[in-house]
Amino acid sequence: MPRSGADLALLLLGGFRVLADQATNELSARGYEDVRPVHDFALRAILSGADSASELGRRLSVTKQAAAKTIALLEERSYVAREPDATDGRRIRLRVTDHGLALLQEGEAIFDELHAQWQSRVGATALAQVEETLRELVGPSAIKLDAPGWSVRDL
Amino acid sequence: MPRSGADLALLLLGGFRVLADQATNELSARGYEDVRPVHDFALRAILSGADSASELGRRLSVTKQAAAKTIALLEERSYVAREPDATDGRRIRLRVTDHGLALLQEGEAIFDELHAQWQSRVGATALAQVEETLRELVGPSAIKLDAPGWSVRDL
DNA sequence: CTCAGATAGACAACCTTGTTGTCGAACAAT
DNA sequence: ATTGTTCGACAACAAGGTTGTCTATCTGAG
Repeated sequence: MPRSGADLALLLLGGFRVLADQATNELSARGYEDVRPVHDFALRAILSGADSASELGRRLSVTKQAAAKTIALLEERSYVAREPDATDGRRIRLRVTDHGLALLQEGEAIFDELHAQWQSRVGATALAQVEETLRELVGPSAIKLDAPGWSVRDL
Repeated sequence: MPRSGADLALLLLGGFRVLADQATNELSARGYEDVRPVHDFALRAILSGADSASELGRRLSVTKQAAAKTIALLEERSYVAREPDATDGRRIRLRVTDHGLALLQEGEAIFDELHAQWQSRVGATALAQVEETLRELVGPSAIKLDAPGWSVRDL
């Protein structure tokens, strides 16, 4: 088996996909059939203050148009509501509905369960080391990933 | 910051994206402006025996149509050549060109450099533990590289 | 040898998640 | 009041995936 540097990238992607796929399946099994982790993350961003399309776009490092599409989908499925802003005629404020809050709770529970499963497979210590190392490696960079045309040589 | 189970998924995705983005930038800087890691991985699969569209699709866990699109792109950029099979009139065999081989070499070198950078940041031992743990968790069934279209820069 | 079934690849239509570019309406500030 | 910025909307498009359908070709059972 080739131990090339690319293996690490594949392992990271594979790990994410395993978690995301299982979470999606679990959400589907619990009645949230047309939702994926990306929607969960968008809801969390809205809940934590990104209550307009433009702001959500900035928060997720995508264009406001892309954010608006996600919002349209979330609204169509009743996870968020859009209400005109009384003090700013341009803005349409976003509010996470009860349905959306329930989804967030469910998603968090599922990720916690998956986390616990992984702990039981490789041990809490090993998994904590993985998290700690990754946090050190990607934590600072992930925050800096704000620009869409991101070009950095992070040495 | 909540240490929820979802953090692990974000760390894995973030790690992949950091590596993939840097690799893409480096490839671009070295003259391969029109490729991304997914093309590198596809080339590698072709080189290791997936020398037809259908087989490549199976190898990458995507439909043969999706594989054909990737192949069309790789052919357009002269990384692979398509040649009719003498013994099977249906098949069109894939061959990685010299240009493709050069890209593969460059890609491998870049990933190795990134790997070395990470080693120097957190230590070879810690990074090896990350790889070992992930390999155990993700297993051999991990070579599915579809669209990393997830934009999940949460906080 | 023949013919039913499997396989390879092509084509078309569509989905998803992004991107630019443009626009009118509403705000802000000089 | 005019100029500039921001918000949200609309349109066009790209990349990468999906189904579904089609022809040509191979293969194996009778």
